[in-house]
Amino acid sequence: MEEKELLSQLNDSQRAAVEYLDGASLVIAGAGSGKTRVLTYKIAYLLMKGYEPWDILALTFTNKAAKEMQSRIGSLVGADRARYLNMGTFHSIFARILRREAAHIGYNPNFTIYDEADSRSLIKTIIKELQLDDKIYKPAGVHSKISMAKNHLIMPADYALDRELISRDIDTRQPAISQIYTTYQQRCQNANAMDFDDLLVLTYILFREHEDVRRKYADHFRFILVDEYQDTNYAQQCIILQLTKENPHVCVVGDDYQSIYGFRGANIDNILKFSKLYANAQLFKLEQNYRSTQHIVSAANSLMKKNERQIPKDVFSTNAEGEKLTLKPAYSDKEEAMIVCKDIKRIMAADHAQYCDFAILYRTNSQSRSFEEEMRKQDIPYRIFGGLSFYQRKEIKDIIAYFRLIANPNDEEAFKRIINYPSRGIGNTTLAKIAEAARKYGVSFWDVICSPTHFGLNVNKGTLNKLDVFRALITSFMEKMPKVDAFELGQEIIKVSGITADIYSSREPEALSRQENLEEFLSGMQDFVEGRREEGREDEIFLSDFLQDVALMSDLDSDSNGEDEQSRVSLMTIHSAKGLEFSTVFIVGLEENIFPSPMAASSARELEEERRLLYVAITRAEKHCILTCARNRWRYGKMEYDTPSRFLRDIDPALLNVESERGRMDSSVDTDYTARYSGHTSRYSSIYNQSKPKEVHLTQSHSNQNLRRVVPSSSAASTVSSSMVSTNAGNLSVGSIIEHQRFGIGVVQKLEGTGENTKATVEFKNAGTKQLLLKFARFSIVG
DNA sequence: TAACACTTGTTTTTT
DNA sequence: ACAAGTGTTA
Repeated sequence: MEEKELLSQLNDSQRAAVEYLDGASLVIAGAGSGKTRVLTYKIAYLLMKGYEPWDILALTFTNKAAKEMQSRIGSLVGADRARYLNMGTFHSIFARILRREAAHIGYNPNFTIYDEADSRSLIKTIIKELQLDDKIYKPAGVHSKISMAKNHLIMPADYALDRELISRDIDTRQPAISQIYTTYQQRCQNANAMDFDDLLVLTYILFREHEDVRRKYADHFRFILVDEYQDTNYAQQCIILQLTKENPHVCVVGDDYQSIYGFRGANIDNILKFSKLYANAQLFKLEQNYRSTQHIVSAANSLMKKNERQIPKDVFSTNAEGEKLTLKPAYSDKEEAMIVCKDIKRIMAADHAQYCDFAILYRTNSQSRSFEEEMRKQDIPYRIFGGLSFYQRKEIKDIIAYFRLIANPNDEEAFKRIINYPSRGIGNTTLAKIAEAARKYGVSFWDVICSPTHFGLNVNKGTLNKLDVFRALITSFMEKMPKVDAFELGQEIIKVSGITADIYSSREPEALSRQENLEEFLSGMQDFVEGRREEGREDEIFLSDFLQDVALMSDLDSDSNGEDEQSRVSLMTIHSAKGLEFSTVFIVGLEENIFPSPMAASSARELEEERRLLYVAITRAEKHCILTCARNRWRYGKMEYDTPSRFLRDIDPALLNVESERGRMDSSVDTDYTARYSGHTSRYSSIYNQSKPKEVHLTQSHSNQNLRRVVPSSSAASTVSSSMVSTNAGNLSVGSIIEHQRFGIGVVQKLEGTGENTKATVEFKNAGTKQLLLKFARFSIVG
């Protein structure tokens, strides 16, 4: 594409933002104003202006956003150029840099990335070791304090000296936080492990302590772009500044209205004060919304008038006026789901829409249940995003722990996880002794079991022997690692360690789906192996790289674009809906104590963030935006009663229809729903007091069980792959034409082995010749 | 050490 | 309601 043509596809303000390359710039992009378009076009424009793809660093909030943007740029400038862009999340890009520069900061390149669960588990152990009251010190709470400190680049030593923090900890009766933090950090380093926040903090320290390294990267990244800047934290801001201080070749894009990650340390001030940080920063505002109808945009604007802290802007739409927002109050969570399902069917018929045009957005993941249940009942296909991700399932975490220990034997959390899984008779007593010896000598658990006598491990002969068997097992895996590929090793691990035996002998109903999940995991691993082989990057830290991808991957990122994924209703939290758009959006559970969350209702600042969250939700909608609330809701095992959300009153009443519970549309003049709802004498309460809680409860739990068994939620892919295998593997012969999920069309050249272990050599049209294990390969037979 | 019953808190969002 | 954690027994 020509430069001229490229620019002609943008409106005036978009074009101005794209063309400005002289210094720092801040693009305030209202919802639906073509923010991604500006970013992608700007990168394409840079490439036309003589920048090379590897000169450009583009940081996004999710892996998915990075992937999408990369493919969009690919279609503008060609995929072969786009693939060399440095594009990814802060966390993944910096993890890569840290691996390369690990030696400078006292780590090995094969460091582990601790996830939230690992961090909490470690903190829990520390709390116990320090003999602190675990009623007062909750691992999650402690970790969030540590995390906040890290996001502000406050190191343990700084923390101990920070009077404000210390006095705050004393107020919450947790004076030992500082000590826990110090220990935690030490233990992470001893284990050669970093938590999510360390990926930022240590990058910052790396650049601060090693000017030559900083210089190298500052020169290397000739242009830096940051997406979703409103969700960056202080540490991220500082790193960007480190890379751009001599040469402010940086463009940040964001929308303060959509800053919704304050709880995670994101600082809305970053965007509000960008111009103070970069003296001559240019400000561009994108205010035309191309996504939504006028009514939706106006309603969203009216809501935001209630917030104080913001960059004033005037988002407008020239689309059709559209219909007003509609509030549909329900008696119960169950009826709320019924109302939504009914509306989906109604709008589908009226608009000739597909299921994928609909999204149901909620504040908390737990709200998905009633909808799942109702949609199953009504045969409406749906897909749930978020929640327990594939990689957080027990069986997956177990196999990953094996790999982690192989890649980094000092990884204590992995060690603890698998030392007795599958059961090998090494219990807590023994583990405690190992821990004690490890502390005493300042070595890792692994070191202790490698030379137990040397570290004075006081256990009986039998236990000693069991430990040595485990050591030998892991050692044998480590020795195999460089020789066989990771996928083969994975197969060996599950077989030799006894995981297979454990799972296959289990008679629990979930055992089958666990088997499938393991297969799915190994198959994903094979894809990764093959992908790497193509790129000729099969180096020693290969395994660490794979584990890193897995650790930084959220469920949202695993793109399931299978045919049947195409037409499903999406269910997700508002947070995960950021950046997406749907023709029809249902925002459900608009009640006090849910939305705003009771955790946030105490401070004005947090309340404003909740309001922005509703703004984000509303602006996901293109044509229809339907709000619901329920009078009664089944929560914490009992029925709860809540009034409609205060935010409903923040929306201009002229833009909000309120439907009566009877299903008749009241005129929009009726804004008295709040009062009506809080009254206890109304005719509705009598209906509700005919106590059906028990019934409700029974149906709920019953169908939930069915649901679990039939659909291993969100991993539809695993069901697909296993069914394909069983039907296809037998029919395959030399000469068959297959379509592989990853490699495309290919012809079978050779078949080796029998039954489940058949290996096929396939020559692919576009991907060359590959060997596939039929058991795991994802393909279908075409001819 | 492992299996079981009983108690407890949990529900805000996620890289 | 549920999962995770605790304590009791074999």
